[in-house]
Amino acid sequence: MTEEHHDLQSESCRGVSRVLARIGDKWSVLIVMMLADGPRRFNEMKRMIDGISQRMLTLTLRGLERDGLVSRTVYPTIPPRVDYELTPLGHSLREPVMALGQWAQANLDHIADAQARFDRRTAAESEPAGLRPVAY
Amino acid sequence: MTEEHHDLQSESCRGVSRVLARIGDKWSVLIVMMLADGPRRFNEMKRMIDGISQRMLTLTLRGLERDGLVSRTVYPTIPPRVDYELTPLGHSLREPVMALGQWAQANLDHIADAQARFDRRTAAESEPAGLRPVAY
DNA sequence: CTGTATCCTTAGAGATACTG
DNA sequence: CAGTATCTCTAAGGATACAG
Repeated sequence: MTEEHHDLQSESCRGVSRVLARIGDKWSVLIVMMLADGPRRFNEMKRMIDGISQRMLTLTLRGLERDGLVSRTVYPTIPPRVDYELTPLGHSLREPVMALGQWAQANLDHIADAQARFDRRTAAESEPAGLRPVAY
Repeated sequence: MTEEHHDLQSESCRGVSRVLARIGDKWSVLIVMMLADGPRRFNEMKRMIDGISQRMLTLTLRGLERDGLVSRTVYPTIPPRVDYELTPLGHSLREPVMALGQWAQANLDHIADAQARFDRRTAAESEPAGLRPVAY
């Protein structure tokens, strides 16, 4: 960069967008966080996450594996056993993600308030004729 | 928390998921970053972002406004002028987001490599019969 | 200039059944 | 147990036209 001009399309902004496209989906962060303190098996994760479908667990894990955030180890036993574990890269991602989590924690109420105020404001706009409630 | 047990469904993890659902979409982070150094007008942003549709710019800005991250100021002139600006809350979000951005910057190559290796590995699996390339 | 409204096409995601 | 294969539904997002 030769100037103060922040080019939104290149460099770091592209990077954030790409990472967000990866971990911004419905399950990735949950999975990364779950693997924080050690390897887990497939069905173990499926039970822990509550609401995730087998399909989405597979797809999400494949995606994370492809990006090098998670490693997959197959034990050729019967019945088969597969362990998923965070790679060093995956672990390193936890820091910025947890920073975001703490921001979320700290501001959840603030955001809820803002939403409530916004909704009241916009509701008021669609009913600008005095303060009376609509009486059918 | 009374124990070492990390409940994935409650507390901070819920928070991260909700924030990610908000800023994890295609445009929000880009917009927050663009507003970093001051207010911008609607069309100004539309030109800067490249590829965003008028519809999505409106929707994304409404979402950010609803959550209290962005403020919207209308100047009732002709032609109309509307300024969007980060609220203090919006500014505070920039820190964890930029942390994520720096992680992305630092690991883009690493990730690209992992993807390439993964793709080669999986391509190899679907063609396990020797090393010869498929010759039509 | 700053939006809405509408239509349309995909990508995300759940449910279910089946396989090694 | 750990997946894959389909089918289906919905929501996200783009294109375009119109309005204040």
